[in-house]
Amino acid sequence: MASRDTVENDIVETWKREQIELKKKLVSEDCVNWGVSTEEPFSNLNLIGGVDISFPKGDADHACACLVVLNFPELEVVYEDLSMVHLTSPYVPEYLAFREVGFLVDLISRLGKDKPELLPQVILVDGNGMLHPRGFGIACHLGVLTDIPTVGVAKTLFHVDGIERDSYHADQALRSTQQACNPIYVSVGHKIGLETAVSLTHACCQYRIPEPIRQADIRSREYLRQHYTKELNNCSCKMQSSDTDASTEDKDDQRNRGDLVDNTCQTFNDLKLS
DNA sequence: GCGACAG
DNA sequence: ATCTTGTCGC
Repeated sequence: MASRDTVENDIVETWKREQIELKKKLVSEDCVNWGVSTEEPFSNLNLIGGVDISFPKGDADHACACLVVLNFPELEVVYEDLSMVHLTSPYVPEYLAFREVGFLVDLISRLGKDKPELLPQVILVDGNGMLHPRGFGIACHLGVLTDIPTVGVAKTLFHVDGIERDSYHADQALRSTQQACNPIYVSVGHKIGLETAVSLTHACCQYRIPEPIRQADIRSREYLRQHYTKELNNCSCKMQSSDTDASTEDKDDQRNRGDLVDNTCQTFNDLKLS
């Protein structure tokens, strides 16, 4: 009975060693010329990816993983792949990648096999990159495994020792849009510098959540609503107009409209002092 | 001992 | 991650 905790501790110890090992392959600076220093922000950027995983309400073992690729700077979805997956690892803070990253790698491999010409030049990941206790969050993990540049974008701050007092990590709280009061937290994933990661993320923000991640989130949720037919008792004939675009706003963008500006921006200011 | 803790 | 209600605005 008492062995379950012990087993999980052993697994986490294994995971920790693997993070430390994989981190040796991490590259935290720009490796490609994004064409920044010209008049156009990212003149060499054409394809940008986004990944996310959505869960149905009752079931923690199944989820819908989604990869989208958008063109840039139009930010239109040019590729979409959805996949129902079976989760085996639990969610343990600091070890999110061990629960989710495998499915994301699978989606990227499938894209590389089916339409390699659509492989994104950089992928925005829902979760942290180097803003992590060991500097190796899921964005780094995915980047190292796929060798594709990645950026970590978190919606809430992952508390790491030393971040509040001193942002030597040079991670930043970013205000995506003027009307979005809650910041997002951008950190380096792989093969990209922080400055580039931040401006690139900012260039993808039509709402609080950068469009690639936002689209992956919207589409994976929509997929669950349509295909994950759990025995939701009565109302089986509810039709919703599925708006794939501008009418689906970010929750926080809506809620943030008009109130709490001072308080939430306080958080932003606290953390921006890098 | 209790709380905090990306998704 | 997911749930919840109402509210505002186009």
